[in-house]
Amino acid sequence: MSEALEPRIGRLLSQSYGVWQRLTYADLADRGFPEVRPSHSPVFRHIDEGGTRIVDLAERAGITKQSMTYLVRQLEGKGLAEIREDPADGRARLVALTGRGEAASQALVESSLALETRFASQLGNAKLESLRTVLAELQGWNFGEED
Amino acid sequence: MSEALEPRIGRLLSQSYGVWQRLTYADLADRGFPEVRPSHSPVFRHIDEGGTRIVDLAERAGITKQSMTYLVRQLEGKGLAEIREDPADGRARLVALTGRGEAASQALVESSLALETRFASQLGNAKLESLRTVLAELQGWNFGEED
DNA sequence: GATAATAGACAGAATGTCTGTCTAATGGCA
DNA sequence: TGCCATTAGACAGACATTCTGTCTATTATC
Repeated sequence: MSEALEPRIGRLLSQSYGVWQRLTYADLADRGFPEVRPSHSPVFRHIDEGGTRIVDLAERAGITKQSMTYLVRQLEGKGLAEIREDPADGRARLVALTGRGEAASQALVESSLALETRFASQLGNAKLESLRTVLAELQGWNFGEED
Repeated sequence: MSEALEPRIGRLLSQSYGVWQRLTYADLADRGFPEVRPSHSPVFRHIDEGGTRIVDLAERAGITKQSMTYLVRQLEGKGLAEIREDPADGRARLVALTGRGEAASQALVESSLALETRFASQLGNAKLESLRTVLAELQGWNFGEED
């Protein structure tokens, strides 16, 4: 019979996610963006160069319009994003990153890559890539949710 | 130079964690415990047979006493835990699972194992174990936090 | 026995998510 | 071309899960 191995995958995922997130955002803070929170990451991830409507950001991130509005307004308040009228649709507004927002987005990518590099150098590239592969398969189990 | 591979580990961890948690607690609901929430899991994980003090549960889970009190009171309200006086310390109370609480704890383990089995049967035992191994190493990067 | 430490309660706040309802603007079509 | 369903977003409010700060009762130390 299959031996029940410890620890449980759920616990490992939860804790690893926590560790990774903490390290990532601590590094991002060190790079000069302490005001960026993990919850903002779907905005940075899904926003387009010329600006993106709230409803599109929300759909890409798999959250409600209201939740995305909340996040975008936070970024606006921190000077990382700005909201413009959409010339093509009077109902819509376009969310775009400011210069500092772009810098934060770039820094977030750098923090992520730095962490992956650190992981690879400590545990080996093979383990990093195997993690990426297996998690990507697991991600495919996601039914009906995005981001 | 190192190629920047997609997708980022952080994103994968976040989404995989979400998928795993959703599947786990959906299965637990199917087993008759829809009232158990992911946030309760540290309580089930750390509680002892004869009862455990809030402060100990909190420390093991790496959250504040107040947060643990909140979780324990929820479980109490759902009839899954009960709070007794600690005969050895007039300040303290002992949190213990009720019969139904024990059943929920057991069912949660079963849900977790069922999910791991499903993962293993679809992707292979080797991938499951490699995931466990790599995540366990990642978990070791956790400085100063428990659970 | 006085004093410091500990367990927990209570109050309040912050974050990030949700549902429900509303207005304004758009787009399709009769 | 004008009506109506759809869409984008705003506003209000709720909920879940964490936190900090303060307080009381009890225990432990000296």
